Amino acid sequence: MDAARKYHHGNLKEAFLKAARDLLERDGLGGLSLRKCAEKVGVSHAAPKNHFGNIAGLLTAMVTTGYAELAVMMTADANTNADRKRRRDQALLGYVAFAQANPALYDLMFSRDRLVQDDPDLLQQVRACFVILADCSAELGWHHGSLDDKTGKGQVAMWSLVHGYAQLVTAGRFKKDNMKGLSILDILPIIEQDDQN
Amino acid sequence: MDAARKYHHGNLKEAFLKAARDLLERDGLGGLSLRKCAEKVGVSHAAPKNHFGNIAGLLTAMVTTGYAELAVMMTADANTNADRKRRRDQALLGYVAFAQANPALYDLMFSRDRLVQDDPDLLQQVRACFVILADCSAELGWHHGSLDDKTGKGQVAMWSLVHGYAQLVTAGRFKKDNMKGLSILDILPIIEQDDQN
DNA sequence: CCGGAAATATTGACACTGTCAATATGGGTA
DNA sequence: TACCCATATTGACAGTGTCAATATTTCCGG
Repeated sequence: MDAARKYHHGNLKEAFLKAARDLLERDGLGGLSLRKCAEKVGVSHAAPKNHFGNIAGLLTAMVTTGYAELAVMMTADANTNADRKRRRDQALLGYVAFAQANPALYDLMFSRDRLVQDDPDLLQQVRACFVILADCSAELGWHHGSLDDKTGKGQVAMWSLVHGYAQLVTAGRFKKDNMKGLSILDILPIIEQDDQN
Repeated sequence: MDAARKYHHGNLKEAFLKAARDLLERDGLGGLSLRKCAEKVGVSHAAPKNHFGNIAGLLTAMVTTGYAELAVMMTADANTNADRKRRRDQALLGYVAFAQANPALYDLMFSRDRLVQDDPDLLQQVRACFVILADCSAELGWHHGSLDDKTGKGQVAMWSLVHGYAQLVTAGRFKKDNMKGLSILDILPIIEQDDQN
């Protein structure tokens, strides 16, 4: 069966995802409900059940598309044969840009309660994003010679830094004057090796 | 009026906070409701209104106590005249330990939807925690001589790193074998200056 | 072409939620 | 004692997710 072909309404699944996305960014997670989505799309209140099962299924599907878009944002300018440093910077800037453009969705993407955590599609998209980040951190060295990237420290540090920065920025936690002008690239040099690049 | 003195029930406010805290960590944010709290405490379903106004008020009050506990966890072993490096390590370990001991509450503490963001008590406790973290990051230098801590880079980097690490750890995002054994102190050296300590 | 089967959507119902107005109850105090 | 006000209860309402039963449309084999 072709998912893009029309049954009664058309591809209601994508229509629901779009409506949910709009409601999420407009009214926040509290303003998002299955019934509002159904009304927005123009179908009955129980229509989502066939496509998503329950609201966790809808949120999970929406978050999955979010990770896909995040991966695109991180690799948008990577088609050119730019040097590795530029590609890494672009990935981090893209990561933060995505979070700032979709703050409510980004929050939901790291929620523990509302999602189906073991959804295969979700796990696949999450892994794809983390592979991109892992490649970035693999290019980084350590100024302490005793540290070895094979331990995973580089990946853990990179994910922690960029995720924490994105979450705190979108939450408005950096409001002091000396912090407002900073970007992820300003604090990135602290995990660069002295003699690299 | 003494808040600790009994009116009809006793200090119902603290009883509600305790009940809400229990429900939150037991059943997650989705399993927490005003009516369940009221039933758990043994009062009517509308009793919380007098003390918290609405559910956002209850969650905000609970989160505020969370930040107070976080500050305690970060400074628990600081009464001794330990050296600065040890106090800093203890603060970071305490921070992560708090997040791991109260994962659902920690998530809620960084939620944008459900809280009264401009609550004075909340802001005060948040600032107290961030002051402690700022002191930690102020002790850190930069291996790039051109960087200056007065820019706020150190504070931004420290908060981003420890918050991102805490959130990702409690979310179970570090599952690969080479990552499971790492702690915040393992990845901390990357923001230490070469010639420090 | 057509008739059953399966996918898709609707209707109605239910328990649960937060919130509010109206009312009741009790303690502090003059 | 008598009043006032903080505190708590009751009852109601709109909104929510979810489910069973039913209806409608599409698909596919004969």
